[in-house]
Amino acid sequence: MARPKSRFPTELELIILKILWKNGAMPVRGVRSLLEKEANRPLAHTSVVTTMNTMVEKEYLSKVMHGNSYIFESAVEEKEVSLGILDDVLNRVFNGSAKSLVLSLLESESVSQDEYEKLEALIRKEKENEEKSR
Amino acid sequence: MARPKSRFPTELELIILKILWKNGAMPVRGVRSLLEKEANRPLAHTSVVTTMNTMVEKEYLSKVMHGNSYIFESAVEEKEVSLGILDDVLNRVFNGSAKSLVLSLLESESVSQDEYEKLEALIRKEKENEEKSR
DNA sequence: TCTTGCCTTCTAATTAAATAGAAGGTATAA
DNA sequence: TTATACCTTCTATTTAATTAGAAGGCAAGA
Repeated sequence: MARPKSRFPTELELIILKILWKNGAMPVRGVRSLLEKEANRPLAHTSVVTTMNTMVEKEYLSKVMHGNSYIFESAVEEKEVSLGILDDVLNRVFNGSAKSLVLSLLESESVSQDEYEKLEALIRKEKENEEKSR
Repeated sequence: MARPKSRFPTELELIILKILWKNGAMPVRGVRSLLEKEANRPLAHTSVVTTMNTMVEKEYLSKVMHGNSYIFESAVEEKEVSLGILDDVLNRVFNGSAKSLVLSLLESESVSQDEYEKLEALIRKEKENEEKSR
Protein backbone atom coordinates (compact mmCIF):
# COMPACT_ATOMS: atom_id res chain seq x y z
CA MET A 1 0.00 0.00 0.00
CA ALA A 2 1.19 3.50 -0.75
CA ARG A 3 -0.25 6.67 0.63
CA PRO A 4 -3.90 5.94 1.48
CA LYS A 5 -6.69 8.24 0.40
CA SER A 6 -7.53 10.52 3.28
CA ARG A 7 -10.92 9.80 4.83
CA PHE A 8 -11.68 13.45 5.29
CA PRO A 9 -11.37 16.62 3.24
CA THR A 10 -7.77 17.74 2.95
CA GLU A 11 -6.65 21.18 3.99
CA LEU A 12 -7.41 22.88 0.67
CA GLU A 13 -10.60 20.91 0.21
CA LEU A 14 -11.85 22.05 3.59
CA ILE A 15 -11.13 25.68 2.77
CA ILE A 16 -13.15 25.31 -0.42
CA LEU A 17 -15.99 23.64 1.44
CA LYS A 18 -16.04 26.46 3.95
CA ILE A 19 -16.32 29.00 1.16
CA LEU A 20 -19.30 27.14 -0.28
CA TRP A 21 -20.94 26.59 3.09
CA LYS A 22 -20.70 30.28 3.85
CA ASN A 23 -21.55 31.76 0.48
CA GLY A 24 -23.65 29.08 -1.19
CA ALA A 25 -23.25 27.55 -4.64
CA MET A 26 -21.06 29.35 -7.14
CA PRO A 27 -18.84 28.85 -10.17
CA VAL A 28 -15.12 28.17 -10.00
CA ARG A 29 -14.14 31.79 -10.57
CA GLY A 30 -16.04 32.79 -7.44
CA VAL A 31 -14.29 30.23 -5.34
CA ARG A 32 -10.98 31.18 -6.86
CA SER A 33 -11.51 34.82 -6.06
CA LEU A 34 -12.43 34.13 -2.44
CA LEU A 35 -9.53 31.72 -2.09
CA GLU A 36 -7.24 34.56 -2.97
CA LYS A 37 -8.96 37.35 -1.06
CA GLU A 38 -10.10 35.59 2.08
CA ALA A 39 -7.88 32.57 2.42
CA ASN A 40 -4.66 34.13 1.11
CA ARG A 41 -4.37 31.37 -1.40
CA PRO A 42 -3.79 32.69 -4.92
CA LEU A 43 -4.14 29.78 -7.33
CA ALA A 44 -4.31 29.39 -11.09
CA HIS A 45 -7.84 28.97 -12.35
CA THR A 46 -7.13 25.45 -13.59
CA SER A 47 -5.74 24.46 -10.21
CA VAL A 48 -9.01 25.29 -8.57
CA VAL A 49 -10.92 23.50 -11.32
CA THR A 50 -8.87 20.33 -10.93
CA THR A 51 -9.25 20.33 -7.18
CA MET A 52 -12.99 20.93 -7.29
CA ASN A 53 -13.49 18.22 -9.87
CA THR A 54 -11.73 15.67 -7.70
CA MET A 55 -13.97 16.85 -4.90
CA VAL A 56 -16.95 16.02 -7.09
CA GLU A 57 -15.52 12.53 -7.59
CA LYS A 58 -15.13 12.17 -3.86
CA GLU A 59 -18.72 13.36 -3.55
CA TYR A 60 -17.80 16.33 -1.43
CA LEU A 61 -19.32 18.57 -4.12
CA SER A 62 -21.92 18.38 -6.85
CA LYS A 63 -21.95 20.45 -10.01
CA VAL A 64 -24.72 21.55 -12.35
CA MET A 65 -24.26 23.00 -15.83
CA HIS A 66 -25.68 26.48 -15.96
CA GLY A 67 -25.42 28.19 -19.32
CA ASN A 68 -21.88 27.60 -20.47
CA SER A 69 -20.34 26.83 -17.10
CA TYR A 70 -20.79 24.83 -13.94
CA ILE A 71 -22.14 25.92 -10.63
CA PHE A 72 -20.59 23.97 -7.75
CA GLU A 73 -22.32 23.23 -4.51
CA SER A 74 -21.34 21.45 -1.33
CA ALA A 75 -22.72 17.92 -1.14
CA VAL A 76 -21.79 17.40 2.49
CA GLU A 77 -22.89 19.16 5.63
CA GLU A 78 -20.56 21.20 7.73
CA LYS A 79 -21.69 19.40 10.87
CA GLU A 80 -21.01 15.97 9.40
CA VAL A 81 -17.56 16.90 8.20
CA SER A 82 -16.54 18.67 11.39
CA LEU A 83 -17.77 15.81 13.50
CA GLY A 84 -15.96 13.27 11.34
CA ILE A 85 -12.65 15.06 11.68
CA LEU A 86 -13.11 15.63 15.39
CA ASP A 87 -14.11 12.04 15.98
CA ASP A 88 -11.01 10.88 14.15
CA VAL A 89 -8.81 13.05 16.33
CA LEU A 90 -10.68 11.92 19.43
CA ASN A 91 -9.92 8.30 18.61
CA ARG A 92 -6.50 8.48 16.97
CA VAL A 93 -4.97 11.12 19.20
CA PHE A 94 -6.85 10.98 22.49
CA ASN A 95 -7.59 7.25 22.51
CA GLY A 96 -11.31 7.93 22.56
CA SER A 97 -11.22 9.87 25.80
CA ALA A 98 -13.35 12.99 25.51
CA LYS A 99 -12.06 13.94 28.90
CA SER A 100 -8.44 14.16 27.88
CA LEU A 101 -9.39 15.95 24.70
CA VAL A 102 -11.20 18.64 26.67
CA LEU A 103 -8.32 18.80 29.14
CA SER A 104 -6.01 19.58 26.26
CA LEU A 105 -8.46 22.07 24.85
CA LEU A 106 -8.54 23.97 28.13
CA GLU A 107 -4.78 24.22 28.02
CA SER A 108 -4.80 25.71 24.59
CA GLU A 109 -3.77 29.31 24.39
CA SER A 110 -6.44 29.79 21.77
CA VAL A 111 -9.17 29.28 24.33
CA SER A 112 -9.99 32.63 25.85
CA GLN A 113 -10.83 33.22 29.51
CA ASP A 114 -14.52 33.88 29.07
CA GLU A 115 -14.99 30.72 27.10
CA TYR A 116 -14.81 28.69 30.30
CA GLU A 117 -18.17 30.01 31.46
CA LYS A 118 -19.77 29.19 28.17
CA LEU A 119 -18.32 25.73 28.11
CA GLU A 120 -19.52 24.98 31.58
CA ALA A 121 -23.05 26.13 30.85
CA LEU A 122 -22.97 24.22 27.63
CA ILE A 123 -22.11 20.93 29.23
CA ARG A 124 -24.53 21.39 32.10
CA LYS A 125 -27.34 22.00 29.68
CA GLU A 126 -26.37 19.07 27.53
CA LYS A 127 -26.31 16.84 30.58
CA GLU A 128 -29.77 17.91 31.60
CA ASN A 129 -31.09 17.24 28.17
CA GLU A 130 -29.67 13.76 28.29
CA GLU A 131 -31.24 13.10 31.64
CA LYS A 132 -34.67 14.18 30.47
CA SER A 133 -34.54 12.03 27.36
CA ARG A 134 -33.71 8.90 29.35
CA MET B 1 4.09 24.09 -4.52
CA ALA B 2 3.27 20.38 -4.42
CA ARG B 3 2.03 18.42 -1.46
CA PRO B 4 3.22 20.35 1.61
CA LYS B 5 5.00 18.62 4.46
CA SER B 6 2.48 17.99 7.21
CA ARG B 7 3.04 20.07 10.31
CA PHE B 8 2.16 17.19 12.60
CA PRO B 9 2.95 13.50 12.81
CA THR B 10 1.17 11.52 10.12
CA GLU B 11 -1.10 8.63 10.97
CA LEU B 12 1.65 6.01 11.02
CA GLU B 13 4.07 8.32 12.73
CA LEU B 14 1.58 8.96 15.49
CA ILE B 15 1.04 5.24 16.03
CA ILE B 16 4.79 4.79 16.36
CA LEU B 17 5.04 7.70 18.76
CA LYS B 18 2.29 6.21 20.88
CA ILE B 19 4.15 2.91 21.07
CA LEU B 20 7.27 4.69 22.27
CA TRP B 21 5.39 6.90 24.72
CA LYS B 22 3.75 3.90 26.26
CA ASN B 23 6.63 1.46 26.27
CA GLY B 24 9.71 3.66 26.33
CA ALA B 25 12.77 3.54 24.09
CA MET B 26 13.32 0.40 22.03
CA PRO B 27 14.90 -0.89 18.83
CA VAL B 28 13.06 -1.09 15.51
CA ARG B 29 12.18 -4.76 15.90
CA GLY B 30 10.27 -3.97 19.09
CA VAL B 31 8.26 -1.26 17.41
CA ARG B 32 7.65 -3.48 14.43
CA SER B 33 6.37 -6.27 16.64
CA LEU B 34 3.98 -3.99 18.50
CA LEU B 35 2.82 -2.42 15.25
CA GLU B 36 1.74 -5.85 14.14
CA LYS B 37 0.33 -7.11 17.42
CA GLU B 38 -1.31 -4.04 18.86
CA ALA B 39 -1.98 -1.77 15.91
CA ASN B 40 -2.84 -4.45 13.38
CA ARG B 41 -0.21 -3.05 11.07
CA PRO B 42 2.11 -5.77 9.79
CA LEU B 43 5.00 -4.08 8.00
CA ALA B 44 8.31 -5.19 6.56
CA HIS B 45 11.22 -4.47 8.85
CA THR B 46 12.74 -2.03 6.38
CA SER B 47 9.48 -0.12 6.11
CA VAL B 48 9.55 0.58 9.80
CA VAL B 49 13.22 1.51 9.63
CA THR B 50 12.63 3.97 6.81
CA THR B 51 9.71 5.58 8.57
CA MET B 52 11.51 5.88 11.88
CA ASN B 53 14.56 7.37 10.24
CA THR B 54 12.50 10.07 8.58
CA MET B 55 10.99 10.69 11.99
CA VAL B 56 14.51 11.26 13.32
CA GLU B 57 15.06 13.80 10.54
CA LYS B 58 11.84 15.53 11.50
CA GLU B 59 13.06 15.44 15.08
CA TYR B 60 10.11 13.44 16.31
CA LEU B 61 12.57 10.75 17.43
CA SER B 62 16.17 10.45 18.51
CA LYS B 63 18.33 7.36 18.14
CA VAL B 64 21.39 6.13 20.01
CA MET B 65 23.70 3.33 18.88
CA HIS B 66 23.67 0.52 21.39
CA GLY B 67 25.94 -2.38 20.55
CA ASN B 68 25.26 -3.16 16.92
CA SER B 69 21.90 -1.49 16.63
CA TYR B 70 19.98 1.63 17.41
CA ILE B 71 17.60 2.33 20.23
CA PHE B 72 14.91 4.82 19.25
CA GLU B 73 13.24 7.19 21.65
CA SER B 74 10.53 9.80 21.33
CA ALA B 75 11.90 13.33 21.15
CA VAL B 76 8.53 15.01 21.54
CA GLU B 77 6.03 14.96 24.36
CA GLU B 78 2.61 13.45 24.03
CA LYS B 79 0.97 16.56 25.43
CA GLU B 80 2.70 18.83 22.95
CA VAL B 81 1.79 16.72 19.98
CA SER B 82 -1.82 16.17 21.02
CA LEU B 83 -2.30 19.83 21.73
CA GLY B 84 -0.76 20.79 18.41
CA ILE B 85 -3.12 18.55 16.48
CA LEU B 86 -6.14 19.63 18.49
CA ASP B 87 -5.28 23.27 18.12
CA ASP B 88 -4.98 22.83 14.39
CA VAL B 89 -8.43 21.25 14.23
CA LEU B 90 -9.83 23.92 16.51
CA ASN B 91 -8.64 26.63 14.15
CA ARG B 92 -8.98 24.99 10.76
CA VAL B 93 -12.25 23.17 11.34
CA PHE B 94 -14.03 25.05 14.10
CA ASN B 95 -12.79 28.53 13.25
CA GLY B 96 -11.17 28.84 16.66
CA SER B 97 -14.40 28.37 18.57
CA ALA B 98 -13.87 26.00 21.47
CA LYS B 99 -17.58 26.16 22.08
CA SER B 100 -18.56 24.72 18.73
CA LEU B 101 -15.84 22.11 19.04
CA VAL B 102 -17.24 20.93 22.34
CA LEU B 103 -20.75 21.05 20.94
CA SER B 104 -19.67 18.68 18.23
CA LEU B 105 -17.88 16.51 20.71
CA LEU B 106 -21.03 16.11 22.76
CA GLU B 107 -22.86 14.93 19.68
CA SER B 108 -20.31 12.27 18.97
CA GLU B 109 -21.51 8.74 19.42
CA SER B 110 -18.10 7.92 20.82
CA VAL B 111 -18.78 10.00 23.89
CA SER B 112 -20.43 7.81 26.46
CA GLN B 113 -23.24 8.88 28.77
CA ASP B 114 -21.23 8.97 31.94
CA GLU B 115 -18.61 11.16 30.37
CA TYR B 116 -20.91 14.15 30.65
CA GLU B 117 -20.55 14.19 34.42
CA LYS B 118 -16.82 14.04 34.19
CA LEU B 119 -16.66 16.79 31.62
CA GLU B 120 -18.84 19.06 33.68
CA ALA B 121 -16.74 18.57 36.79
CA LEU B 122 -13.62 19.04 34.75
CA ILE B 123 -14.63 22.37 33.38
CA ARG B 124 -15.97 23.64 36.69
CA LYS B 125 -12.69 22.82 38.35
CA GLU B 126 -10.69 24.40 35.60
CA LYS B 127 -12.75 27.53 35.82
CA GLU B 128 -12.17 27.77 39.55
CA ASN B 129 -8.46 27.37 39.07
CA GLU B 130 -8.46 30.17 36.60
CA GLU B 131 -10.36 32.43 38.96
CA LYS B 132 -7.93 31.80 41.79
CA SER B 133 -4.87 32.49 39.68
CA ARG B 134 -6.21 35.83 38.58
C1' DT C 1 -16.07 37.63 -40.03
C1' DC C 2 -12.45 37.51 -36.96
C1' DT C 3 -10.58 38.06 -32.54
C1' DT C 4 -10.94 38.15 -27.60
C1' DG C 5 -12.48 36.18 -23.58
C1' DC C 6 -14.09 32.68 -20.83
C1' DC C 7 -14.79 27.98 -19.85
C1' DT C 8 -13.96 23.20 -20.23
C1' DT C 9 -11.19 18.77 -20.37
C1' DC C 10 -6.57 16.58 -20.75
C1' DT C 11 -2.10 16.11 -19.60
C1' DA C 12 1.78 16.81 -16.57
C1' DA C 13 5.19 17.95 -12.84
C1' DT C 14 6.41 17.79 -8.06
C1' DT C 15 6.60 16.22 -3.34
C1' DA C 16 5.26 13.68 0.85
C1' DA C 17 3.87 9.35 2.63
C1' DA C 18 3.93 4.45 2.72
C1' DT C 19 5.97 0.33 1.66
C1' DA C 20 9.67 -2.79 0.70
C1' DG C 21 13.69 -5.17 -1.77
C1' DA C 22 18.81 -5.39 -2.47
C1' DA C 23 23.38 -5.13 -0.90
C1' DG C 24 26.64 -5.47 2.46
C1' DG C 25 28.66 -5.54 7.38
C1' DT C 26 29.58 -8.10 11.84
C1' DA C 27 29.03 -11.54 15.19
C1' DT C 28 27.79 -15.99 16.74
C1' DA C 29 26.74 -20.88 16.39
C1' DA C 30 27.88 -25.14 14.24
C1' DT D 1 35.84 -21.55 9.18
C1' DT D 2 31.73 -21.11 7.14
C1' DA D 3 26.97 -20.27 7.26
C1' DT D 4 23.15 -17.99 9.71
C1' DA D 5 21.09 -14.32 11.85
C1' DC D 6 20.62 -9.57 12.39
C1' DC D 7 21.22 -4.96 11.37
C1' DT D 8 22.20 -1.04 8.61
C1' DT D 9 22.01 2.14 4.48
C1' DC D 10 20.53 2.81 -0.40
C1' DT D 11 17.48 2.58 -3.88
C1' DA D 12 12.91 2.11 -5.71
C1' DT D 13 7.73 1.96 -6.41
C1' DT D 14 3.18 3.65 -5.81
C1' DT D 15 -0.45 6.91 -4.82
C1' DA D 16 -2.63 11.19 -3.09
C1' DA D 17 -2.33 16.08 -2.98
C1' DT D 18 -1.13 20.38 -5.04
C1' DT D 19 -0.32 23.09 -8.74
C1' DA D 20 -0.60 24.52 -13.48
C1' DG D 21 -0.06 24.66 -18.73
C1' DA D 22 -2.01 23.33 -23.34
C1' DA D 23 -5.64 22.64 -26.47
C1' DG D 24 -10.03 23.43 -28.01
C1' DG D 25 -15.23 25.04 -27.95
C1' DC D 26 -18.55 28.81 -28.14
C1' DA D 27 -20.29 33.42 -27.83
C1' DA D 28 -19.99 38.37 -27.89
C1' DG D 29 -17.92 42.51 -29.51
C1' DA D 30 -15.09 45.01 -33.12
